[in-house]
Parts: sequence; C-alpha cells; structure tokens
Amino acid sequence: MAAATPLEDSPGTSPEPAWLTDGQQRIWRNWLSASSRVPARLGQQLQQDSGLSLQDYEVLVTLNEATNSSCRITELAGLLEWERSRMSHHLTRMEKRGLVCRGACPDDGRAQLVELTDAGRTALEAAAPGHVRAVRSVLFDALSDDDAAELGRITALISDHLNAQECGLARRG
Amino acid sequence: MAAATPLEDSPGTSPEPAWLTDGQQRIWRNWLSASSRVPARLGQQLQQDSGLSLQDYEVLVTLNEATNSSCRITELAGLLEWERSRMSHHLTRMEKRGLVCRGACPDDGRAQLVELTDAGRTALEAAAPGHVRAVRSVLFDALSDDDAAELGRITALISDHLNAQECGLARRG
DNA sequence: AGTAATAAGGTGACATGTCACTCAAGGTGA
DNA sequence: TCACCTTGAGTGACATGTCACCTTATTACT
Repeated sequence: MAAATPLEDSPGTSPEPAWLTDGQQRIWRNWLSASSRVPARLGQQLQQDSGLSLQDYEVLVTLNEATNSSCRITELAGLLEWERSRMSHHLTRMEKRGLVCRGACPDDGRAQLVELTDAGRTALEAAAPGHVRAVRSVLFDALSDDDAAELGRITALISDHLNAQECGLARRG
Repeated sequence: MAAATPLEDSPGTSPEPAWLTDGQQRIWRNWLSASSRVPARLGQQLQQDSGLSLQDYEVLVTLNEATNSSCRITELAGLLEWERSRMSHHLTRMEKRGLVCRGACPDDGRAQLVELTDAGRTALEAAAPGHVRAVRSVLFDALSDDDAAELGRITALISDHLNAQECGLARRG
C-alpha cells in the first residue's frame, strides 16, 4: 500500500517534481494493493485445493506448453521472468516432490533439461480447472470486457517500458 | 507469467467456461508480468540506494503518516494489508536495525505501539526522493495521464471486488 | 592447440512470507 | 467472581526469493 508519499512538498522544481501528485499516489496505492492481493488469493486457493503454490503451477503450465514437456532451465527462467538461481532452487524443491525431473541436455553439456513427470502432469490437470475458476472469479468477474482489455493494454505498456529501460541499462552498463 | 492456460478445450459448457479465452490469457499474463516486475525493480533501486527493502519503506512511510509517528501493530498491518504475523516478524528485523521501536500501549495492555525512531525517519527522508523518482520512472513515465487514471480506476475495481468477496466469505464462513 | 571470456547451472547464507500455534489481556454473562 | 470467548501479539517451522560466488562446458580469439 503505502509508498512514495510526500514527506513535505517542494514547489518550484517543476520539470521533475520530487513527489507524486495526490492522484498519482492513489493510483500507485491501488496498483500495489491489487497486485499483491490477487496472487495472494490465488495462491491460497491453489494451495488448499491442490497442494500447489502459484509458483509450482506456473512452472508446470510452462513446461506443459513446451515441446516434449521439457525445457532448459535458463529458457524456463526466461519464460517466467525468474532469476536462474530462483528457478534452480524451486526446481530442486519440485523435483523432491516428484513433480518434475532433470536430465542432461544432448546439445549442450552445460545445460540441463527439466521435464514434467507424470505426477506433475496429473497435478497440473487436477489443479487447472479450480485455478482458472479462481482467476476468473478474482480478476475477470470484477471487470467488464472493456476494462479487462484496458488492463491488458496498460500492463503491456508497463512491461514494454521496463524492457526498454533494461535494454538501455544493459547497453550503458 | 504463465498461468491458467488451457490444457485442452471444452466447448459447449458456455455459462462458465472452464478455460480462459486467448484474450483473457494475454491480459492475465501481462498483468502477472507487470505486477511482479514493478516491485522487483523498485526494490532493487531502494536496496542499492538506501539499504532499505520496499517493505521497510512501506512500513516507514505508514508510520510517518500516523499521528505521533506511532501506531498499533494490528492497525499497521491493516493499513498495509499484511498478516499480523508477517508484520511482527518484519518489525523484529527493523527494530534490530534501529529503524523502529516498540513500546507498551497505555490504552490496552495487549497492544504494542510501534514508533519511528530518529534513525528510521532519517532513513526514510534519505530514501524518499530516489524512490519517488523510481516510481515515476517505472510506472508513470510509461503511461499517459489518461492511461494512469484508467489503471487507477481498474485496480480500484479489483480491490473493491476482493473486499466484497472477503465480506461474503467472512459472513458465510 | 591454447587461453580468456562467456554461459549454464548450482550452492550457501540470508531476507522475507505463511501457517499453525501459544500466551496474555480484555470482555461477557451466569 | 469465575468460566469462557475474543483479541493483540509473538514464535518456530518451513517455503520462497535474492545475492554473491563457484564449477564446468562452450565459444571466441590468437
């Protein structure tokens, strides 16, 4: 919720004002609130109904969409926009639970292929309907089709903007 | 990113379809991506420039806005929409670093008052300008004023919807 | 071939978040 | 007053995420 609130105002430095306007603060706090509560709710539902975390689910879905239900770890991390190290830790935990398995990659001795196990696929198939219902209930039931489309458009703008900034950072740094 | 993707399609069950439409999937993934990347980026900036986490910052801002820069723990947790236990753990860490302190509450023997220390206020004041700049840079620079207003409106709809659902759950359960 | 740079992946330490549980203080009604 | 319930807070175990660093395999350059 709270963030970026003015401690005091500094008029006169107009080109890049030091503080957010009241309107921007409202927008910012709404955004923070919604973007933390939505995954929290979905995670609870998923955990209770299927024993999977939202992160487990995302990994399973992404693997399931991949050719042969398998994927290099770095590629998987890229698809989910996770750090490689985070992915490595998470796969270790999921492997321990039998949801995925790792194997050598024939093309590249450095790489590992992660693969969906039968148990992983079963867990995904069991979890999916309830999760989709929850996504609909939490997000799409709150919005008209037009609002949803607007949300998609605006979040895409934000992502593109972040990509552009990362490009710039990478080039400069 | 990935979530709620169809494993197969099930046409004919029109009233509450089992899967998200392609359009909804795109919206959903955009939303997930943006709502995880924005705080990640801001957290990095804050950590590097001020040694504070985004969570530290939110606590400091909220306390700073409170009367007497102090607040009951449950109230603080409510304002930030955190679980009490999370707040308790986090305050323990922040107290260890001298950013806040706890004290007895005169009105209620069960309650504790958290208070901003001088060091906490100093840290906040040092961190705020850079953080505000980052929020602007990451979010508001990506959006026109109209888009930002739309984002605020839509995220408010989502929050209200979640509130309504929680009410219903509380009444029923 | 020989070597430096890069890329893939893993690891350990630590910060953060959640859940179930405990404890103590306050309130309520017989 | 006493039993009982509720509320505020803390705790321990564990899951998750980040950072810095390591090892190994590939690539690029000479």
